[in-house]
Amino acid sequence: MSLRLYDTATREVRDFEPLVPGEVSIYHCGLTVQSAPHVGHIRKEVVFDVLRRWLTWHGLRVTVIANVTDIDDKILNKSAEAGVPWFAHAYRFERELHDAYAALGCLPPTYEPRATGHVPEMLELIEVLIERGHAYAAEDGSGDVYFDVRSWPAYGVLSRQRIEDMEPAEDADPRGKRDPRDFALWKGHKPSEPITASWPTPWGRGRPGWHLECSAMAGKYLGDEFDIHGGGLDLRFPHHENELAQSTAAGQRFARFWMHNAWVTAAGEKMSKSLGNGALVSQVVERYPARAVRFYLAQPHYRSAIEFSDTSLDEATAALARIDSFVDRAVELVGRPEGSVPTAFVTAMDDDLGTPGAVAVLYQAVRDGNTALAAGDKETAAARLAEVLGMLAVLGLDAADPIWQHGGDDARLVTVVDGLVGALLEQRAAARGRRDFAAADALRDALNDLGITITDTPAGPRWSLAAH
RNA sequence: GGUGGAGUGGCCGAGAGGCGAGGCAACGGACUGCAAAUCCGUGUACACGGGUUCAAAUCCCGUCUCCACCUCCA
Repeated sequence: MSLRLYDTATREVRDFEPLVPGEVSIYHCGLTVQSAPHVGHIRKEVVFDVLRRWLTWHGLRVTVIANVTDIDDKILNKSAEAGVPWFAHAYRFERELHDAYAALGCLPPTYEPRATGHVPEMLELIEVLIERGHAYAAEDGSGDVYFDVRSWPAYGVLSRQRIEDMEPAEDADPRGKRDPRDFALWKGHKPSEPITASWPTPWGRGRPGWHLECSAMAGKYLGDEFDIHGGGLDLRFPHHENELAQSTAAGQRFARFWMHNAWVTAAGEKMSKSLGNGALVSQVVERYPARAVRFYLAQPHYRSAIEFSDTSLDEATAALARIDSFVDRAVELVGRPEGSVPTAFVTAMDDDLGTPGAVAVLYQAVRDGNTALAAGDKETAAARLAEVLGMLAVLGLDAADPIWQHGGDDARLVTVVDGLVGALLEQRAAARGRRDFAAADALRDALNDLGITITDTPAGPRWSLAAH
């Protein structure tokens, strides 16, 4: 296989060969469903969706597991503030997350396990870690269970930090810990928390620790070893370091590649819930076409930070509109061919998902296709169209894909508007026929003011909606 | 303090020793009644100071600035 991927663990781009020939297993950390997803969150979904589509293009059977963390401190706090049960709060934002996936054309994961549904698996893992001497129940009776960092010399390999250099958590309660850097596998129930947010264990009632749940779910659905573990770069430490420690200390091999996407910035700073600078997906999609938002997220390299701004979205919208315009005109002329993918695109994508280079190939095909259309060269136009459609499909941007068809009203509206605009265009044609250009231009201007762009072609006038 | 990343033309954004990725914008041209769309053309870009080399945005040394992780974070 020609694909090469960057592995955060080894810090190099290396050949990717799946563990099981013909199949790929991917785990990526989903969201803690504590609030509505913003553009930064959804970038991860788009990045791994493109990866998945590319692997599928390679003929591999892809299994994607993405967890939902539906219990944690913030969910408990926020739901208490809002006066709703914690599980209702979590479920509400889980649905919002799914809406955001769908809005941006991300295929649903193969399976999306919830933390609360995997308590037995977590307890099993804890038992193994205790048996092996890598975990211990807090001696202060809190019900917490900690991972013993000092017992695992490999701790720190993923983020290349030495334990001595790590800052211990300042506000962490050190009472029950042997070392301040030890992290919670399981959190004992506190009287202030709802009893529904706790499960019985040999160490008393409690709830899952964030790090442990991913180890337990990855192990359950993908086995002791799997191909790719993904997530945002900010999860590298401590979350992924801890996952790696837990699973390997329990005797598993765990992930073969670690892939981390960079963040989305706003005014140069990382978009994050805590900074409050996150642009909600639901709001962005109201201001820009959803496909343009996806295009904006998919075009830059996944390991580069990208700036979120109206300018960026405007550009993506304009660029995609040009691509769409070619597709529309070409399809009208030659029909819809089967998609194909040029070798230059394959080369770019195989090099650690080089989407910027791949998109450059896409633009080239559009330009060549436009030239062919202008020259009336149907054969070349059809060939370039096939390539453009093939590349758009890989990027999840094919406008004809059912993922972009939301509801049935739009199609009927288009028919109605097409009829109305068509009637006006007939009047304009009549005016032009008698060389009454003032009247003709007045009609065109009126349509322009409504956001309808008129384009005269050899086959007659066409109309399209301005991007926004 | 520790560990990483980044500074590229008006803007966005690739590349990582030698032929100026690509997009958006702008300007000129072709086409058009005029436009729009499309195509063609137009830019002495690589934070700063040294160094290595026939050749440096790319390698080395130093400096400055910004960002991130080490606490919940995609």
